[in-house]
Amino acid sequence: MTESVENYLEAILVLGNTRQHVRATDICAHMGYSRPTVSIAMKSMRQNGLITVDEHNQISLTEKGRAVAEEIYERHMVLSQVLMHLGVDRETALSDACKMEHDISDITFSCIKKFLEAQQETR
Amino acid sequence: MTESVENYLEAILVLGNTRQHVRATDICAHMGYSRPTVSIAMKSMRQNGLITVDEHNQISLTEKGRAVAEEIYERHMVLSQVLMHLGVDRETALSDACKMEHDISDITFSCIKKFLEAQQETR
DNA sequence: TGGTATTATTAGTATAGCCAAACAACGCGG
DNA sequence: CCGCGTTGTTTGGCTATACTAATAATACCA
Repeated sequence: MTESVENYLEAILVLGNTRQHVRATDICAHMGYSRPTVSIAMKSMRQNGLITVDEHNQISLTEKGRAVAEEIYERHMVLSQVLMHLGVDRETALSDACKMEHDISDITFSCIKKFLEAQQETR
Repeated sequence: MTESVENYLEAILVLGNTRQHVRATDICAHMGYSRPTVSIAMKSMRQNGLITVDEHNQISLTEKGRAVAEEIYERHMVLSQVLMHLGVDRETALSDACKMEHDISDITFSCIKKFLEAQQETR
C-alpha cells in the first residue's frame, strides 16, 4: 500500500460523503492530477481489489478499500487536530497531517491519539 | 531538497561525529544502500554544492550541506523525544521521527518543539 | 441523427530512487 | 613489484508516480 494509493482511497471516501457518485474526474479536481494519472491509478486499484467501477464509471470502495480509507482518514483527522492543539494553523495542520498520516507506525499513531483524547477530556 | 538527500546529509553528519573520515562505504553500511546508489547520490550532492570529496575519497559537508544536515538532525532529535514522551518506545520513535522530519513544515516543527520544551520545564 | 462536450484510456516521456553486474583504480602485503 | 582485496564508478534495469498528446467512448442536445 503506497502513499499515493492511500491518498486516492481517502479522496474517494471524502468525495463520497459530499456527492452521490464519485468519478475519476472528481478525483482529478480534488487532487489536482491529470485524468490519465487518475485513470491509471484507478485501473491498478481496481486490479488490486480496492475499488469497483460500474458501467457509468462510478467508483466505489470495496470493503478492503474502505477499511484502508477510513484508517487513513482517521489518522488525518487525529493528526491535524493534535497539530492545531499545539498551535498550528488549520491549513498547515491539514497539509502536514496529510503527509504524516502515511509515515507513522500504528504504535506512534495510537500514542498520539491517546494524547489527543487526554487533552480533550481536560478541556 | 529531497527526502533522500536530507537523509544522506544527516548520515554524513552523524558518521562524522563518531569517526575521523566519512567515505561512501561508511554511508552504505549505515544506510543499507548499495555502493552504486550511494556513489550516484554523492555525485549529485557534490554537483549541488552540499558536500566535497577529497583525493582520499573522504566526504565533508559544505557550509550549505551542514546547515541542512543540522536542521534535519535537530528535527530527528526533537521529534523522537516528543514521541517517547507520548509513550512510544525508543526504536519506533527514532524510526518514525526519521520519516516525519521530512514531512512537516517549519510552522509545525516549531510548535512541536515548543511543546517539548514546555513539557521539559514542568518535569 | 449527427455534432459537441465530457470523460476515460492509451502511448509515450520524465524524474527519483533503488538494484546488480561489471569494470576501474588504489593500496597493502608477501 | 605484482596480485588481491577494498572501494568507487559506469551501465543498464526496475518501480512508482507524475505529465502531455492523442484517441476512444459516451452522453446529451438540437
